[in-house]
Amino acid sequence: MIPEEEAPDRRFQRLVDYVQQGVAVGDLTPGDRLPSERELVRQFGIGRASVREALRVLENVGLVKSQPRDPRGPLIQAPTPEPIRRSLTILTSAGGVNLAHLIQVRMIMEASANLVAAAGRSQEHLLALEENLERTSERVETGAGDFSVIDLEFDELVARSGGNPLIHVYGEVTREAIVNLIERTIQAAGDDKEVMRRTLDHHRAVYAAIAAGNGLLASRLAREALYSHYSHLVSDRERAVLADLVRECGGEVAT
Amino acid sequence: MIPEEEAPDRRFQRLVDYVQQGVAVGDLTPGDRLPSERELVRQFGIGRASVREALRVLENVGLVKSQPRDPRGPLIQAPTPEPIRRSLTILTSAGGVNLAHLIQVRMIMEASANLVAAAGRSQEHLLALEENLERTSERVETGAGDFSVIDLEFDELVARSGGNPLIHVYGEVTREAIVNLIERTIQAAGDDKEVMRRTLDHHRAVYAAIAAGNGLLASRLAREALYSHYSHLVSDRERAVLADLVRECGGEVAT
DNA sequence: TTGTATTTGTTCGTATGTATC
DNA sequence: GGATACATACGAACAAATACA
Repeated sequence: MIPEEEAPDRRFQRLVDYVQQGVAVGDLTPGDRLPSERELVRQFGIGRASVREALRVLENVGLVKSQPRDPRGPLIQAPTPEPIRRSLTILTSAGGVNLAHLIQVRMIMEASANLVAAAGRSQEHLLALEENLERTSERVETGAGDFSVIDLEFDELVARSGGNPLIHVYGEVTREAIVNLIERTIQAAGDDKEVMRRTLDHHRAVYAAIAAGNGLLASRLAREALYSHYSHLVSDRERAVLADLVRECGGEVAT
Repeated sequence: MIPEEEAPDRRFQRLVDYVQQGVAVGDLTPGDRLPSERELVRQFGIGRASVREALRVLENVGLVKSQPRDPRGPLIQAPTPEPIRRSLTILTSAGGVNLAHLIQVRMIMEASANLVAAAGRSQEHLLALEENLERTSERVETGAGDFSVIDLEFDELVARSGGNPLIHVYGEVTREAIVNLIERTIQAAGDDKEVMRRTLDHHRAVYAAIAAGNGLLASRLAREALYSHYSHLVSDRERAVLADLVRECGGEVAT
């Protein structure tokens, strides 16, 4: 009768919980190894099949990695953004998230990344950005193929400079989801020379703002650029929200 | 010798890929059912253990749900942000994220949530917010215990109003992580009557801004409030970044 | 409503290929 | 080269619980 819920506590769940808890508390740290499968069978009093199901789940979440035939047992892994990326891809490809949502989030995250980068910039990070600009400008001249890779790399370097891993991950995942989505609908947005030149100019302006410690400017630049890049791809109603995001930081909305 | 990599293509992967692909293409839609385990054994030419491992993985990413003993087979589920939430939680709890990082992100996400909520508000959402304000004000009077629950609920309702599931999820995870972290260090920040009253005032102001469609104001309010709430918990250097976030949207930094 | 058949959850025995000593 | 230990994988079997006639 009751629209019933909940998992009827399956055996393998105990092992999953044990490992998750252990990692969260710090009892298990990356590099540690779990006992072998047979040993786990003994310790947890469950069958091999259950142990294996638990290991598959843990592997899927990215917490452990069991090498094919390693007598030393499954390896505890350092957490990576990888599972998030996967889930987000599924979510976008199956309808829960559309392009407008992604652009919204990207404008938000990119702007914030620029802002904190300007606040936390170091000589080392600035050099990496300069080096990227160098390569970008080369590609614009020579017109080589993989421009978008360097393009995205710039954003990632900026996000890394801020030192906030969450901003980094959110931004990275969102960027990736967008290019996945766009490249599927609009085939290759980008070998246009004019577009490349504009992108380079934008990157240079952002770099200057960050180097000068002007986070507010860097943040505004990001939103303006993303707006003029993507706003034509969404509906009027959605575009209005994006415009608000630009104005939120005092930016001008190009018509 | 070689530090070898890669998965040696395990059997169950084929089934996992099949379902993922099917859902992505639209071949399988939520509400559909997969064949029974034994049927899958036949169709894919793999053992039942392998089929079950595949089902556990698919269950883990939220694509299917196999009810305990349902002869009709595993159910294809509508994608939810739940797996992202899980992964994010793991990442924040074990991945070098500190309080300052979390506060940064929360200021960013909360402000954005307010902004898009103001843009996409509906009568229904406004009513839910009003109802929450009602309850909040009751609690302030009577001084009942679980004030923080209703407090957080307000933020969540706002995030939901915007209609962007990503902002919703990111915000929720961040909020959750913060209260976990704070309640562990500072025991219960909140039965202070004065704090509760200020919170209520803040919520009312945000509600008014959203109802009026003034997203820029709502966003600024969020950052200012979070700054005055949390800034004393972080170092001077980190506080400077938070202050920049407030100024980014034209806010005043309370000294 | 009761019964029956089917399916899942689980374990066990066994075979195979591959590292390491 | 051989022995050992391990992970991968299959098939058979049981109990419990559900769906459906």
